[in-house]
Amino acid sequence: MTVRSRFAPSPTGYLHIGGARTALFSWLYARRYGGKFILRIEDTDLERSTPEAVQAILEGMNWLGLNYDEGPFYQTNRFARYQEVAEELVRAGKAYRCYCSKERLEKLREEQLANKQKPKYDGRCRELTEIQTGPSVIRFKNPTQGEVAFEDLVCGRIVVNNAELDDLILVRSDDSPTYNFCVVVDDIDMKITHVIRGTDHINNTPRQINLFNALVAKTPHYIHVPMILGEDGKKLSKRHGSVSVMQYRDEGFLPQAVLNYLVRLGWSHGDQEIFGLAEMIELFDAKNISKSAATFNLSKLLWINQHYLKTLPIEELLKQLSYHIHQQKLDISRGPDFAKVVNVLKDRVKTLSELVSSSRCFYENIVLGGEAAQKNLKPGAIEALTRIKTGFERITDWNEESLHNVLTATAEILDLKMGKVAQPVRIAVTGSLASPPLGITLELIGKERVLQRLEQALLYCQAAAQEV
RNA sequence: GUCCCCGUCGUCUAGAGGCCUAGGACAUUACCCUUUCACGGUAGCAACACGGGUUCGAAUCCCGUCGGGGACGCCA
Repeated sequence: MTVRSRFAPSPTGYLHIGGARTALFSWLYARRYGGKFILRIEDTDLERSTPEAVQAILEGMNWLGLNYDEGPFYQTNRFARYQEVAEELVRAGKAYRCYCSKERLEKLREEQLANKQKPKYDGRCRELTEIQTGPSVIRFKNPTQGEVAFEDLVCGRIVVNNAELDDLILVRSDDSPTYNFCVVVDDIDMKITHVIRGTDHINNTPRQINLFNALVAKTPHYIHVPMILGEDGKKLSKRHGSVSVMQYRDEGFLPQAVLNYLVRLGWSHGDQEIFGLAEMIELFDAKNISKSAATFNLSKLLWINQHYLKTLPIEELLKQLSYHIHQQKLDISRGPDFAKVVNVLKDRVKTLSELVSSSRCFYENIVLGGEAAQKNLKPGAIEALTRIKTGFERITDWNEESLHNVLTATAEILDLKMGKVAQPVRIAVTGSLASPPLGITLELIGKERVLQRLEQALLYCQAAAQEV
């Protein structure tokens, strides 16, 4: 049997982190067993589905690299099929028309809640024989006796009493089909073998199984993956702290890092933390999916992102970086080779966007100011800076080593600690307290710019002297 | 309220009756490295929700309590 798994989001918003994780697990499962991964857009909610959301989901999947073998299928294109199946069920006496008004249903619900009961449809139209007029829905005739049981590959055996279930609506009064119905029809038609979805769907599974039975179809295997909770411990949703995966791109995360973080949320392979895509596919096993919900933790994501920043080949980083260069409107055409800048910066940042903003001083003029300049570019620094500037002017072979030599020689002559000499220079040329080692920084910034900035710093020191 | 599920360091997790004075990772603390910031290295802090069983022996099995989450829509 070839595995056929699917990801079935509803396009009512962007692809968020929980959805992405479900998609990843489903994708991994198909890839692991050489099966097919199918994308299905569950857009039966005409009110809330939007084409923008569809695009956002597609974009998210694409960014993460979760490619699909079939689809995207749109449920709105299959309405005729659902209608046909619904009518078939009515004819077979497995479903029926219900004429109850929304008002009556609402009242019923309130009463049941007031009586501390589980709200359920009372089955008033279930045995209706005569055809009535007026708006109606089609309801499934759920078995009233016995129980439904299934073996979840993560949660184990789950048994629910049919008495807990009610007659769910298959087709609305406007003739549009509902979720629980479409999933089953589609999963049958698309020959889905493994349903991988969030645990929030576990309660729907028994009623869906009853539908499979009514349609005389074999049920798929179920893998319900635990929820991802927000930092507040509540279900992560669009309205609850969860952000679009695309926002992680914008904030400078690598897709590799997001995938790696996500795969470890609810799944493990011993103590291993780092998984490349190929490795995930090779090692993924439903047996190692955990049962309990996980809390999203940004600092670990940052750590993983940093890991990939440090270890990914420079070409790959450059590819990912181009988006941020564009976003931050950085012009790297005049200045050092960007790859060299990335090399010295990548060990000291956590995100791509941070890397780009840190590289600014290699390409653009800097403005001295703030506490860093005030504390370090004082009259006392004038002598060192002047000597260094003179020293730099004389350098014919502008490189890390010769620059470093000037720095150490100056510190020695003035009998100062290296830090005393280096910090003013650092601030003078980068405008910042933190930078890569000075030698390489100076080399990359280039002679012309360095001398110009030292001059600027000297002026700043002198201005400070005036004030005193 | 009813039903379903879950419960190991702050967080993600390892753990399938003795290997556990509970391991790893992130975060955090201290130190080392160091011209800054990082990186790296070393060490530290820190958990089996609670109570009963079962067993020679329980984080692991059973029951209860408590806690958390999810579901209960003409949403998906």
